[in-house]
Amino acid sequence: MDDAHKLQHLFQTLGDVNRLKIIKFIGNKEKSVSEIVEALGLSQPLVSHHLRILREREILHTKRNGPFIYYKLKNGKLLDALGLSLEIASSTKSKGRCDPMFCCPPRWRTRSHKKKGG
Amino acid sequence: MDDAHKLQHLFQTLGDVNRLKIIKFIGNKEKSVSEIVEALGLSQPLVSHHLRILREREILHTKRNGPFIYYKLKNGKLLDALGLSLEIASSTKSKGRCDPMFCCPPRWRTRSHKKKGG
DNA sequence: GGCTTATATAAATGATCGTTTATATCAAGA
DNA sequence: TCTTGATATAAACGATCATTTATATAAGCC
Repeated sequence: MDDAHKLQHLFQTLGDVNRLKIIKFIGNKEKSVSEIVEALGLSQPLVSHHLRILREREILHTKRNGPFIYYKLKNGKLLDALGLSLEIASSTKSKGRCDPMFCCPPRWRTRSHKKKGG
Repeated sequence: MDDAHKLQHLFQTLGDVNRLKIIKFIGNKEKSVSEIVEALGLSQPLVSHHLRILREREILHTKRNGPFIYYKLKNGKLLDALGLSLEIASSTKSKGRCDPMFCCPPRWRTRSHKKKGG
């Protein structure tokens, strides 16, 4: 697996709000599933689903304690990476779908580019 | 837009091999569309499609020079973030879809958990 | 104005992914 | 072994997305 594919895999994993919220909530601590469910206001199966993805992709690892399962970040550097990425994400002004520069009314409408009847 | 959504947007943008290859190829330089097409071996419409996304999401910006359009990174920090992210992505051993710990033959098959006829 | 090269857009398609609903496993206690 | 609380899995659905194919715009040259 080359670098680009490794990065793709990581970024696809991180490209979901709920997974990001989970990671942020866990931080450098350990959190049980029910804590996450309550804190984030998501359904328990949904949280379990995302935790499974984060676990399979080795972002988190687990520790069982009685009936509870505690999730923890596997690599503390991830929080640094998120911080740096947030700087970049915040440096963009328009969060919309289209840069104004490319959403202008088409100039060619004012010229004779019509196929027929022009 | 909160931080988590900003990050989601950025990571979704970066969560594609071809876009990552484009970014890596551009690096700190300026590259025209045809240069990218040739270097990456992708179709021209595909490259244009990804460039549009990277442009609309303010990862790249453009400069026209005659018939050529040159693309350039908008924020140099992005390369640093990619470097740090690659460290994290490379620190995971198995790049497969499933952690062995959770792919084991189910224990409950050896016990009497069957609904009927057990 | 036509012709050529460079780049962008649109429609169509197949695949992937997040969420919900329903159900199953797991540990603990009586 | 039954019950209860905690967590995991599965099926189904809708939505999003990457890619291809086909076509349109833009600039430069004659």
